[in-house]
Amino acid sequence: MQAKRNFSAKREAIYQTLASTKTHPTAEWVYEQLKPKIPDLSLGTVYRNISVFREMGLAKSVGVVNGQERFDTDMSKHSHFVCSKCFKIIDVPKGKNFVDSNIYEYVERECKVKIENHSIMFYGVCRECENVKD
Amino acid sequence: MQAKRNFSAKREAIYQTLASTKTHPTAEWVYEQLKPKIPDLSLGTVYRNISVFREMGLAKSVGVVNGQERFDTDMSKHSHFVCSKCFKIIDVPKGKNFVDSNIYEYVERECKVKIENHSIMFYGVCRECENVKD
DNA sequence: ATAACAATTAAGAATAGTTATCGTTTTGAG
DNA sequence: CTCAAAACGATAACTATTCTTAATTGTTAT
Repeated sequence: MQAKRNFSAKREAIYQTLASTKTHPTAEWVYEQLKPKIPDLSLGTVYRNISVFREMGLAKSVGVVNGQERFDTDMSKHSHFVCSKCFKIIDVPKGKNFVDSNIYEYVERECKVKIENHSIMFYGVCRECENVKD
Repeated sequence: MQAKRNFSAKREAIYQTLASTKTHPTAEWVYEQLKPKIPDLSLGTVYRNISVFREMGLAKSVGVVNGQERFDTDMSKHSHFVCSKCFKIIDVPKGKNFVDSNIYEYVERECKVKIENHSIMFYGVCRECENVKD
């Protein structure tokens, strides 16, 4: 009778690594972090387990940036900023209503659709990249 | 000294095809549309020219949906709805302010970044898919 | 313990989308 | 028309991701 999950060692390690950062990493980054500690880990296992986490509602995709999918274990509704130069993704703190409450209604009526959720992405340049000459 | 653009026949055809639809097509879709009319067209040419259009500011990427990049020649600021079942992308009519005017300021301060633009994506199910049993 | 069965895994092959290369052809300015 | 630059087709290369298979590990019942 355990309400808690009981992951295999590797699955647990993959989840912990994914959850340990706010950088919204790629599958490959997770793989590279763990490979030294778990030499017999394969990239396919990382991909497969991230899919498992997604199905379980423990992780989600933040989108494809520069050709690679980025993941997040923070399942709360929040927006992201993407730096166009270094492709860093930064969480936008909650605490402000970004879209008016009647927007869903408006879009559903105009587009004749049923909206389940939405995402806002801000694009620009982060502070570090701003201070770098090209 | 010509202010007007003077595309090659193929480039023009690719642009026209891309611009002829509001479905936000993939490169492959454009290729399939033109292939019967232009049998010696290659998919690489479509990709190459879409890149050219992007550099010229004549087209942009709407994002990667179901693993394929989707393009749009409507360069005006507008949002999109993506159907999670059929991956149709629908333009959201402008005419409503989706984000409060002071949002940029807030995000720039909180995230310490410089925002250049943003995009809002709505996800859900379109009317056609809603009426289909799984 | 052990047998039976299920879940997880590694490895790498396979796939799919996209980009790069490289001779060849087309284009258009002079 | 001439000729260099631009664009092209074909295909190889590349990258991210998924799939397959067989082996390993974990679990449960006996």
